Amino acid sequence: MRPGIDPQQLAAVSLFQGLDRAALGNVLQWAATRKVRAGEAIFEQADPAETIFVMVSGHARVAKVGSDGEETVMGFIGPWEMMGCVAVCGGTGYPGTAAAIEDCRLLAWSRATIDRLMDDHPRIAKNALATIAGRLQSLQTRLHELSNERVERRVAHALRRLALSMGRETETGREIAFPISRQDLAEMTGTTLHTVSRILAAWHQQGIVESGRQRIVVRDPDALARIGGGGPQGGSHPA
Amino acid sequence: MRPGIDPQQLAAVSLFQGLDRAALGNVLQWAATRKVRAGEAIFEQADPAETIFVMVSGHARVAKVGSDGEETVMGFIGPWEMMGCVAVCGGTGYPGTAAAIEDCRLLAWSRATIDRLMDDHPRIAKNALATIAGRLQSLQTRLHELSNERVERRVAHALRRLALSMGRETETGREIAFPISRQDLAEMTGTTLHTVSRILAAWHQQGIVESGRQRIVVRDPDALARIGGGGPQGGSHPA
DNA sequence: CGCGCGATTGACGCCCGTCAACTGGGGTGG
DNA sequence: CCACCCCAGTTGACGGGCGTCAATCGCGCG
Repeated sequence: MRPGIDPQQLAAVSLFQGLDRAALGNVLQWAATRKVRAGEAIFEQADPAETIFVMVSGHARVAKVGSDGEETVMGFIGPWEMMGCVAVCGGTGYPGTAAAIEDCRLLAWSRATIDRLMDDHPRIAKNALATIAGRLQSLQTRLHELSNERVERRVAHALRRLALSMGRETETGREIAFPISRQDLAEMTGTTLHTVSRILAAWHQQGIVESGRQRIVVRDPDALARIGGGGPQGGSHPA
Repeated sequence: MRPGIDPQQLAAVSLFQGLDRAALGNVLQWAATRKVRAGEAIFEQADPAETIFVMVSGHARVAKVGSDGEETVMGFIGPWEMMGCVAVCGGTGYPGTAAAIEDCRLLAWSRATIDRLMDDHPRIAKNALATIAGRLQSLQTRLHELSNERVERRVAHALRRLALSMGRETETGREIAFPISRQDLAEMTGTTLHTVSRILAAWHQQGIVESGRQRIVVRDPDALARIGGGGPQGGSHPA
């Protein structure tokens, strides 16, 4: 058994949902552990995908870089979330680069090990299918938003989802549980850090958010849900 | 056996790749056939996903509609391509509405049947995983493009991919093999039909495309690949 | 031949990307 | 312990890309 990790904790990982204690113990036995310091890469875009990771503690940022160096943030990974599963299952390279935001502890399984675990525990294969399907649907939603909504609304939705899924409750509101910059938020929503900065400043005046260096606290998530939905998008002509 | 369909043809479907003749026959025996007239819906967004479809002949358009009625085209489906696989595997509702562009013939399997077929032929489950993973990666690419590229380049890429994957060779170039409007192209790329129309007009002058009512012929796919990559995106200040 | 839907084209101006300059706070080295 | 520095953030000015409105055209079908 791995030091400091209880097999039961693995039940929180979507890939291992519904497995019994013995199976979880088996899964954990085949895991390697890995530590990564803040700022270092966990895997690089286009590397052949040989390893699936589960975050134990810390947070990572997964981003795709284009030919010009522009980055698109595909998502953030928190404790008991998975990385690399799509690439390993699909037999391709990693779709982006994962970098540790804070010091991270990870569990890692090789592709061969995962294949064997899937054979021994068919439930894992079904979980993989459901997990990937869910991720695909949320990507479709993101695509739709990016196509049809204004910047402010996109940022509002992205921030709200972050606060709900990766927020920690504080006395003033839900705080994003890891250091996140304006640039990160911009790369999630297809805009620039300048625009994000202006938007956050406006929200601050309205008392919706509190924010500082790499820190955002959402005071009123419901207000975020309503933003940008007020009027029709077009307001060009006077009469 | 279904009239007019050879089991071997199913080998062209990604879900059934690598199955032997007997297995393909088995798969085909469990299929229902369905015909849909041009313009009719094959499934509706948010309906519980109970059926997987394979297109035999014709083309369909899968689109997600938002609360305001704006649509985003998720993709087009041609012969021997699959629809509904993600929703059925993920146990959710269909992510969009599929409508027949032309008269279509389809094969259909219920969720229960697919589950059983997956148990009998594990290869199908692996194929499903690989197919969904591939689709997810192409969605990630689309998201990246939508975030970082200008309209003209996005349209160029979308049109090029359509011409390559669903084009038919003619004497003047590759023609998109089904009726497609400016609006469709706009909803694929997050822009408006007006902008698409202007872009196609410009390309026509350069001899890159030929186009008419619901018809587009790409004369020079390579030119499309180069479009918009020329200069830096920012050209605002004089000195 | 008439009707309707898809396409075209011009005018206008807003959203937001781009450039530029400045501020401030926290970590590091002396 | 202080000073420096660098990185993240802020804010103003500017203008271009493209969304929006409006009007007209024309192919194809009934």
